[in-house]
Amino acid sequence: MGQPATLKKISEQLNLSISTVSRALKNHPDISENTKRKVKELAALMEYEPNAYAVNLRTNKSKVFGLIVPAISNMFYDSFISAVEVEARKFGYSLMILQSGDDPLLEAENLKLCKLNRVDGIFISVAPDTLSTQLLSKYRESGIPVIFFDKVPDAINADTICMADEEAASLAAHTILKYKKKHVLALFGNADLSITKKRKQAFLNVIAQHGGKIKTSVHCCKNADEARLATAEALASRNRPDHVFCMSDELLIGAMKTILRAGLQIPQDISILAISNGFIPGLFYPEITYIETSGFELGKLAIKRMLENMESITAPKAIILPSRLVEGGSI
Amino acid sequence: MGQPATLKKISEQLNLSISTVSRALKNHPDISENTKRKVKELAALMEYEPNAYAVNLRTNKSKVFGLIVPAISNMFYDSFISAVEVEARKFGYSLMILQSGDDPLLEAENLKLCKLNRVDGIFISVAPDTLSTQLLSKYRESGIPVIFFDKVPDAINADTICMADEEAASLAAHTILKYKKKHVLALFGNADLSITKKRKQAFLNVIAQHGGKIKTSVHCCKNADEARLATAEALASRNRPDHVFCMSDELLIGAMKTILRAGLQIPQDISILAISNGFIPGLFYPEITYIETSGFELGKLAIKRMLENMESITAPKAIILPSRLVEGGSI
DNA sequence: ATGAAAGCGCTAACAG
DNA sequence: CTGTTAGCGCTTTCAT
Repeated sequence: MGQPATLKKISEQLNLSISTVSRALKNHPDISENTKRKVKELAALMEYEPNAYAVNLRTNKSKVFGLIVPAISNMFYDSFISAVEVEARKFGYSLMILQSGDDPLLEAENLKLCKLNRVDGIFISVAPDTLSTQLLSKYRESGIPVIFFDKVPDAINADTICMADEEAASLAAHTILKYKKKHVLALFGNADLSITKKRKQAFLNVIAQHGGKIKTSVHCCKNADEARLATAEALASRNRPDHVFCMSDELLIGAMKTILRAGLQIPQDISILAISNGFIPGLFYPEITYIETSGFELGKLAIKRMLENMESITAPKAIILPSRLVEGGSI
Repeated sequence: MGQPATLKKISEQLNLSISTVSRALKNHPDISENTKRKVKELAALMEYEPNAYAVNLRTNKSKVFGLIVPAISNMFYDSFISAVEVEARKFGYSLMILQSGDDPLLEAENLKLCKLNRVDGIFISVAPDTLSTQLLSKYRESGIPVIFFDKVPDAINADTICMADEEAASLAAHTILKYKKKHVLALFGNADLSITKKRKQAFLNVIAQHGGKIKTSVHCCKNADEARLATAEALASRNRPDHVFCMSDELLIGAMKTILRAGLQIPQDISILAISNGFIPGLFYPEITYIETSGFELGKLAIKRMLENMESITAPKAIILPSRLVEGGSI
């Protein structure tokens, strides 16, 4: 391969100036068709590729987006990332992906990395105790669009893209009521997260409005194992629930462990409803009925909004992705 | 934030030359402690960050690795990526992640992107009909280390990091023999991939050596759905298998769909063994017994090897991650 | 239609 | 200990 081709080398070979070569390669109207052809041929032959760093240094555009998530290996984020990557590519952008591990310090460090690499925009799902909201508004002010997704700081005036948390949870509650369940075991996630609060409140509101005909046992579980135990406890009690609701895949996994172990028939012995992107629900038989929250769709919306911002920064917008019921056979 | 600080601005404020400022910031021994202090203070105040593009243009080092996988949202790759990201960060490297979607053309395009962005090294799991092996050896020759992982082109003299494919498959076969199964439905992946060839051959070798007491039906399935159908067909035949072996999670998912639908008891009616990282097997009850292949561990090995290459390029090495049997209750 | 020249921000000889 | 200079590869204004 020798040394990579540069404009200079091409220009020397052709006895042209660097600028002419540059223009020819860009189809500048000033350049004659003849020279364009010659230049392009030689460029192809020499496998010329513009040096992104020189371009960026000159233009102050990197054609790279930063994307910060708590963790890549997570059923939700990986589909989000996947979607963003595919769409970004169509417009010539690449992705620099960083993990914060839910650590505010790491998150701040990631943000610095983004700045260092002069990313053209940032997608971020913030850590629980984020320190970075100030930093992020600075970026925004200095012309780097920031799109918050999924986990969004409270009360922020910025572009945000979220699932319809309340809507999903009330849809879940309504669905459960429709099927005339008597006793629901409702499993929610980490009680400190705003997503948990929102979903729980919306869910319980609907149940409460319906009057007292349905009994509800609520648990907040930090992980799959706690969900497994909570379910086991509920099944062992004299007043066994006839339905389990799980606000996330993780909880569903835990609950299913117990239910399968107990040898219960779904939905005859116990029915199930989850909020999920559909992957885990599809693994079981019958497939679990779920309220869809698609990282993929969210990703598409996020990149769309980002590209709008690339054109011109407009007033911040809070976008909410509606959710829908996907019927499996678990209820 | 105004305009970002530069060496020039700092030097003007302090009436020093740009180079002195540059050196001071780097703790160059030539510079007096006094100036160092002054420079550093002002730099901090002005929130100076070196412009990565200028640095890269100068030094021809980007501190970025390219990572190309068929798909990010894949149980195996996401844990691999996660591991690489965490380790790379410790050494000041970031990751540019690209998806090939198993499309050789996209893969080649991704490689170009890597080149364009002057990545310092490339991790790649190649697409089935990769066109890129030549391109990749060129990169290697021109000083960009390439680490192949998981899916590796046949007969290549390069750094490769793989699961112990043969070992895992023969371990699987031995396990199945140990349990005295009579008729095995063996599901393998895309027949064009070397990983499939290796696993299939090793598996069948062990079976063959054992003599003819066990019947084996072999299928190559391109995806979960084909595995589902192949399993359904096998279950419907007069000569129903008493065991299913799946060389990957995807096939396991397909096979399990059919088995659960048929209402078969595991392991009484039919037993199961898979090669997996353990996530999917853990979702079922009884948990599926599997031969472990950890993306996380593989990732750690890959980045370790890459960093060795950053020091100095040495002779290519084929690294193999040993596998082990994890007992569930499915056999 | 083409060229010359300046400069993006930084590093690294070389020269004092 | 500090400054001067050249140049990485490219874009872009201003000439011609």
